Amino acid sequence: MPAPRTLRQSFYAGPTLTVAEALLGKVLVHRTPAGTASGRIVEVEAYIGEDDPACHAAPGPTARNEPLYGPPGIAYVYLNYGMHYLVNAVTEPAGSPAAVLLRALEPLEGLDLMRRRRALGGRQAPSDDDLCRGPGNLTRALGITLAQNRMRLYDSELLIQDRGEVPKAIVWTTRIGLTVGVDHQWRAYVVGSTAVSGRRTKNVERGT
DNA sequence: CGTTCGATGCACT
DNA sequence: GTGCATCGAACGT
Repeated sequence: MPAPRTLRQSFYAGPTLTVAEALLGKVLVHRTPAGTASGRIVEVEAYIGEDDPACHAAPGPTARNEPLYGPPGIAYVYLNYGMHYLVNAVTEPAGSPAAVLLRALEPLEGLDLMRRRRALGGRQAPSDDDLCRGPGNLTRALGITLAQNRMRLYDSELLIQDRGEVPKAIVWTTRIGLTVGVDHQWRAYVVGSTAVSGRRTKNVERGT
């Protein structure tokens, strides 16, 4: 296996769908005083521009969505449903608001740290496959909160690395959990990964 | 196995 | 006041 190489800022500057697909197989790493936790990205969704009604940029620039309008390679973290943090990688040049939502990881390092974080609040720690399954769960497992909002994914405690692994097969489907913008097939995942969110039996694997 | 529904905080109208 | 880029417990089949 090649040495881990942190993705450079230029990686994120391209078209969002291209970056989204390229992120599958890469490794999200969060280094904290409590330890390092990481996982292989196996599911993503693209949110592209003010014309995408599901994108946070749809209402135009606001205080919350400002990172989307900034330079690529920045983490955009926000609180969803009052209790879950969701993490995105900002894409495309500054002024073009778009990002890739990270929806699921296959845990690689810091499994015990992930279990402890997921078990907070008197819950029982889930199985390894479920530790980072779902966008709210992976941020919980990696300890990602608003404190990581706006961090540089190419130069900070929160990184994405290329470890030389390329998914054998990926699939594009409609995005999950939306009431608008349902027409776009902007969700991509690695075929066969047990960490992909959604009902396992409903992850129908059609050809690309 | 499946579906429904409450929790919970804040950005935005 | 309304509506979320969610999760998991509770309940029905």
